[in-house]
Amino acid sequence: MALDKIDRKILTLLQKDATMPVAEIGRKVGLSTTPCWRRIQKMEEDGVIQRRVAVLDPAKVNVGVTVFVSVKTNEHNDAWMRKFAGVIDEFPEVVEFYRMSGDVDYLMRVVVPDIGAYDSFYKKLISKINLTDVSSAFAMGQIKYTTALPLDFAIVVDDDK
Amino acid sequence: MALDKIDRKILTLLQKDATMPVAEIGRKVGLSTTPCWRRIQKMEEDGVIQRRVAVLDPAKVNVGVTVFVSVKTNEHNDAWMRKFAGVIDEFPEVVEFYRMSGDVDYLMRVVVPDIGAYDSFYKKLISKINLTDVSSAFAMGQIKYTTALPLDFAIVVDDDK
DNA sequence: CGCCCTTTCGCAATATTATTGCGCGAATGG
DNA sequence: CCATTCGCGCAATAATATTGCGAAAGGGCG
Repeated sequence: MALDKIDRKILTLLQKDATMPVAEIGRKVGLSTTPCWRRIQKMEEDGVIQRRVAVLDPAKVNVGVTVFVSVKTNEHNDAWMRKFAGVIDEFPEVVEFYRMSGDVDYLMRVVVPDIGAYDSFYKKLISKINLTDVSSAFAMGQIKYTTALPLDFAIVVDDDK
Repeated sequence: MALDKIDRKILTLLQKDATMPVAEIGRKVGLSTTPCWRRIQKMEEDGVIQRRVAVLDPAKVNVGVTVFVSVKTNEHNDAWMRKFAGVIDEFPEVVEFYRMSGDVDYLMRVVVPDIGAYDSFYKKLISKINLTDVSSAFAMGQIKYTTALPLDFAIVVDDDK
């Protein structure tokens, strides 16, 4: 499952633009289309490439506001966590959800059109599950957002090239 | 730029899987391929669909650890913000970056292989720009992560269907 | 109520791109 | 040094995207 320099180049390109024809990718990484295509296939089978998706403009679909919601709880067991996760899954406005170490127990990123919609979300949320301590932080602006992961840390065998 | 029910169905599908053939999308939304294709084109031109990307498995590219970094600063001017943004842009391990209201001024999400790599990142960061107060929170696990935005809030004209 | 205009549709033809089969040469390992 | 394996690239085939064009549906206006 190790990736060589060419694989990483391919991934870099696909993370930017997944519509690029394999032939063009091949040209950019110095490979003909067939081996390039086979590498991509393999990385999909291996699960390195999970999927290809369309990325929308948040403002254009009216969810220009991001809110980070921190949750503290007394319930520190697995069953409760699963329940919480299940509840969150039902909310499409929660786009990220993490279990945290330290001060807060959970952190989620929520996207909504405005403060009012966030309040609706908040009320719906606390009606579905009992939360001890919830704190909301509003983003005034998104300065950077990328789905592209850094490849500098990827496992490598062959790095002479 | 308003979206009707069919448009939203198309977007829902494309947010899940951007490789789906237009013909199949058309079938699922009750349209033949041509009008379906034209709708997709239009949404791309309008910028509703920003781009299509490959989503990688963080663990498979060795960035399984997420850290949220909160920054407080005394510099509350636009020039400094731009400089900060410029610095952050250079770090591929910072995948999200927000200007916040309230307690903290900036919040970023950083992906790294492990704590050690985070420490390296941290040192590099503070060497490039002077930050008053930095606080790091480690995610123990990613419970939910999606690039799909909710479409329930999108502007609609024709919603009889 | 009917007509015209605008919009959106769908079929069929064409162009692009993905995918497969096959043979070649380089690297590997004994 | 030989044999095996691996990755490459060409050329053929299959799938999909894209375009041209005419037909149907909706909407405003006489």
